[in-house]
Amino acid sequence: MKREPLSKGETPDIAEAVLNAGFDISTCPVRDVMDHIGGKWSSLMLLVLSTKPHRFGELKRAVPDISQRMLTQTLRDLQRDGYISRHVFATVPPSVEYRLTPLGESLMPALRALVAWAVDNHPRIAEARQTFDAA
Amino acid sequence: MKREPLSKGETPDIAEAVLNAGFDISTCPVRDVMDHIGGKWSSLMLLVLSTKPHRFGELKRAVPDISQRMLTQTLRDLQRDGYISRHVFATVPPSVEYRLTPLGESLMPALRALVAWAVDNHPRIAEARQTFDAA
DNA sequence: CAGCATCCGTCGCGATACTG
DNA sequence: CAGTATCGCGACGGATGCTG
Repeated sequence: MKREPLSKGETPDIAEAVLNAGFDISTCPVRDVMDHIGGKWSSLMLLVLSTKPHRFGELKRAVPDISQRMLTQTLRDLQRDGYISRHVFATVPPSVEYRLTPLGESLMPALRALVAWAVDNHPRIAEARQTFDAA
Repeated sequence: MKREPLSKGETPDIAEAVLNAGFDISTCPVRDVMDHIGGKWSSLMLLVLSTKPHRFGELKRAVPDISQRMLTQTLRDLQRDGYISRHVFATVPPSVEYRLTPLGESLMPALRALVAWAVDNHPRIAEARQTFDAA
């Protein structure tokens, strides 16, 4: 999900609301992060890679319902943002290993916290959704 | 971003990787949560509402660059998932107040943790991106 | 094995106009 | 004030086929 830089116009209320939340409205790092780990496969990739380095084929087998296209693209995006690193071994046949960078590692606690919350509360969400749709 | 339920097929590696991360692969609450708070405006709405209840117009003024359509839709989605509640006051002119539910409140710590991480690290991400694009 | 290239459908999101 | 309805674009993402 590509997004434009936030408008830098006057935003009196948000300035207060969001500064309380602890970030600068003009650059909004939250969106910057959310946009990328919010993709369909990104967070899953990070979680898988957080256990140990994986090769391309291993990742494909680990997440069977991802297409090759999306696997490549997701890995590229994560690499571009510095979450993971890519190591090519000039063997025959060639092999490529992906692993979390220190930056990627540093994200994991917050990500795991979100995972934990999701696990704990997704029954409540499902229930809320059902109630809402019934009405 | 609509997503199908995860495949329930055999996923030996992910089963291990992801169970370590602490969630069930067959339902994957992470995606369920990420898909919705990963939207362009959702997290921002939650952050704004976490400071205090807001009326529709206040939210629009708080986030000037959101379209009316997306504001309504985002609020509906968050309400549907039980994050926020909607209170109509039959005054003239009519007014509607939105506020976080206890469920929504319970999400905030994890969300704020992610925000904090984003604030701390988005310079590193920007740098990584620049380095990557240069090559 | 680890990819890149191409075609193509779906949907998130914005702009605009209208209503109780 | 607080919405709903309609239109259109572009990004996301799946399927298939080709390469070093």
